[in-house]
Amino acid sequence: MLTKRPRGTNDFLPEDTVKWQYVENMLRELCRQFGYEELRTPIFEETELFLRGVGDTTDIVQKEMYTFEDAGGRSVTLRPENTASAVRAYVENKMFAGAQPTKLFYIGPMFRYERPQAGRFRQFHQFGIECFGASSPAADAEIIVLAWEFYRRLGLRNLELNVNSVGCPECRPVYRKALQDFLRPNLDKLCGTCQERFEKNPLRILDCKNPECQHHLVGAPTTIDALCDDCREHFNAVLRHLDAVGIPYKINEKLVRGLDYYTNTAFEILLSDIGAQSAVCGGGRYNRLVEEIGGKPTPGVGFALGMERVFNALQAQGIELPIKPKIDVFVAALGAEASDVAFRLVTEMRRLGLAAEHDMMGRSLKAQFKYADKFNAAYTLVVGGDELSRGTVQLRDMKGSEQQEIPLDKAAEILAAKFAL
RNA sequence: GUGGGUAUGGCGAAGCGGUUAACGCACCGGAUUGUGGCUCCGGCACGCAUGGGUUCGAUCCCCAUUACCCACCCCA
Repeated sequence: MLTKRPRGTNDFLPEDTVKWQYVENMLRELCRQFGYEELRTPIFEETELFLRGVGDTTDIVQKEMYTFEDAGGRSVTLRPENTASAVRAYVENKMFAGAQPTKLFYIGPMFRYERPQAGRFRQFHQFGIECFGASSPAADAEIIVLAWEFYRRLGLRNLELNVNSVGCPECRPVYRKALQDFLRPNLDKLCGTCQERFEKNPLRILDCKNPECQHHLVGAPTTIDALCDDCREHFNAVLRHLDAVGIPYKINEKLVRGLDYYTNTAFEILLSDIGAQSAVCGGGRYNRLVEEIGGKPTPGVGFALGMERVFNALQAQGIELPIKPKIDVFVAALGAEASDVAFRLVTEMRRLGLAAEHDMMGRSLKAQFKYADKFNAAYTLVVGGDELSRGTVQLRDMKGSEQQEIPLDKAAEILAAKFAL
């Protein structure tokens, strides 16, 4: 099928891309205000980067990666997320040598081989930020504030922020063992995947959706109870910062992120009214990742949010984005000579910054007006034989229907003035 | 990887065994000579995802295939 796009991918048409551009511009301005600068990494990386960075026990690595061998025999993989690449770029480009922290954002396509459904695609788009070098809880809080502020500016409602702490290399092994000890007597009653997780990644059992597994978790020790003093203080400080700026949260001690690199803070922002894929944003702290990938021990925090899910949510909540009209001024022409004038006029107005359009389909004057009206042109100029002989054009205000005759050679600047250009 | 649902013009959607496949939207054109939004008129599927089968006859029944959607798993 030549005329069929690959499964799980989307064509974004002009009616969509105007919205994407609006949201992207909002994100860029938000990042400027928060001090995050754009990083662009390759769409594909050496496969090994994701094996190490994302974690080889994760579903992403085990079954969702687009991996192939290139003509040089290297195994490369389409990026399933951007954090591993950001860390790689941070180390490779020695960004640690500058003033810290290094605050970066990215936006672009990611690839995961999954069965598509509402809010989930094989090529999807993420916006995310990473902050390297700062171990302060203020960094954890800052990224959460940025995410929250983004959704607030869009006007989205019913957002729920869940936070948790999964501890550090000191206290996590202790907790891990405590959880295993708690579950061991009922190990054979857990679901198959949880039995596998028991040794490799027991924390993942906490957020298993299986009711039977959840039943056997009742009374289980929580990650928060097991935190060491430093981690507890860090977690409390993050919460204090959130309190200080009025961001509501829910402590969810079963929140464990699906990527292996997280330490301490983990958080998720959920939005219930967009179907089953309700996580619109997820992130946390990853103090061991830079080291894992071969850099010097460097703390980091970050999050990613799904762009498609943002638009899902906007639609579900009936939020209209303020998109500029497609046409400011339409120039209607009668006859060949007038068409030539219209072309010059349109060009002149475009050079002054207006969105100007004229007919290239040989439409009747009436049809030209219909066209201008359809795209909400604020004004229409009419160029006809009579006007040409007088060196004028008709200026029609499409809202009030008032019309006046103005000099042709002043038309462009008169229109530009109306738009305060 | 597993389960469920749906496939009719650019979009939405009737028809559910029988002469010319409703209707709405969109698009294009027109309603006296050069002017939009409202109204009216006209145009726009030789075909009902594809391939088989049942039948005198199928868009309507059966089977298969494919695609899309939704859900599980997991995640953004």
